[in-house]
Amino acid sequence: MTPANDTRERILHAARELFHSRSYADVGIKEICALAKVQKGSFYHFFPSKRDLALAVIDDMAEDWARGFIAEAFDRDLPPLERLDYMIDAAYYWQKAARELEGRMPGCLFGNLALEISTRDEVLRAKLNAVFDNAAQPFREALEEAVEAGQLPPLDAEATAQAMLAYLEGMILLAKTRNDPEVIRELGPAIKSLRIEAPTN
Amino acid sequence: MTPANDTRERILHAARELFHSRSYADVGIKEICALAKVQKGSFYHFFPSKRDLALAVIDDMAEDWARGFIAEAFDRDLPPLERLDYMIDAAYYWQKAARELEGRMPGCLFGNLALEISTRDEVLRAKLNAVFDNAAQPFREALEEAVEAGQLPPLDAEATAQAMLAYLEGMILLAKTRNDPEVIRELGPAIKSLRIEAPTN
DNA sequence: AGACGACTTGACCGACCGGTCATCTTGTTA
DNA sequence: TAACAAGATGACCGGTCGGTCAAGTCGTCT
Repeated sequence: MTPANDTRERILHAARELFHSRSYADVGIKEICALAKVQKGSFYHFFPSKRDLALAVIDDMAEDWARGFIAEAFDRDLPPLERLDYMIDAAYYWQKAARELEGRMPGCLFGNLALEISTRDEVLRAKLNAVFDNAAQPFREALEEAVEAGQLPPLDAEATAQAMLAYLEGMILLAKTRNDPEVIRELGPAIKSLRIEAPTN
Repeated sequence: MTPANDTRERILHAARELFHSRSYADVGIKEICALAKVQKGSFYHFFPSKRDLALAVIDDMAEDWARGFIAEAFDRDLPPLERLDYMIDAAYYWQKAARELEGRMPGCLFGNLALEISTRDEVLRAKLNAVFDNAAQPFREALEEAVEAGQLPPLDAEATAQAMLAYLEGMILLAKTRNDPEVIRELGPAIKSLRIEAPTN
């Protein structure tokens, strides 16, 4: 029964936006507070430190991601290999829209944060690692289904899923560096050619 | 005839090391000077700003990279597809060595910098983009040779080269996030399965 | 009514940031 | 040897950083 108490969420939302479009180190708490229209003292009422904010932002974004982007693209009613196309498409349109809005391709928040801080903060690194592990799951499911349906030869679904995730992140990295979302469209379809053979038992 | 004037190089070397193992924003000029055993004023005698230092570091590393790592792995006397294996191997051992030395996987300096600052500094972004463009070239040559030798079906060599570079960067990103260079070894071989078909004319 | 806890406010803190500068040393040239 | 410029020195600058805190506001419960 706390009416109109969306302060925490406003902070979270502002921080996510700023971290995504710039970087962790480059965005100060002052700026986050300004965007969230919150006073600094209030900020520290909800988050003990900037690092804890980052943890919360990752959780928040991961949840939104899983419910939105991922759930939509990896719809179980879709043929398994089509899900990959959907996913590439979704990534492309998302980055394109962001680029048109802000002038720059923000890339993947998780990838950005991972490269920026995973050498410096073990807890954040572990959290981002868990996000990637979860992100690989729907790839794996799709691959297993495709193999079962005979659409793909037998393969190491877990490893191939990770390879596909790696490829996705790499494409986004290159696209961001070129500031051109078209890279995703051009390179995207090749994700289906990635294959790691099943270990011989 | 400037004897023992290695100050600039000491700065460059220290900055490269620190930027690589941490990040651009997280490393201060004071720390770079301390590692390089140079006074702050001396630093600004050689570099007008931190940003200009970053530009120089990228150039410096790109050159070393092209002469070392790349030149070795993409030796033209090697069969084209073997070059890819060599490259993966080299990346693996390099990251592994760094991890054993420092306890953390530093990843790829260019990838790290690209995700951290390419939304904030257009010049740095363009420079990193050029580095990636150059890095894709040996991939492309190897692919063209492989196609010509009949080891691969016809394909879009330029696009596939970019896809491979993206995959390499993505693998390193994932490996860094897991702080485990073995990821490169496990996922690496799949780079050869990447394929983008030649545009139908 | 009154007390309590959740939340807000904005001034404040020490530390550190990138960058400046006057001054000094030193090797080279004329 | 005198002059000069490249380079080295470290104190110093304004600004910003993450974070603290005492003082308040306000809705809820007894």
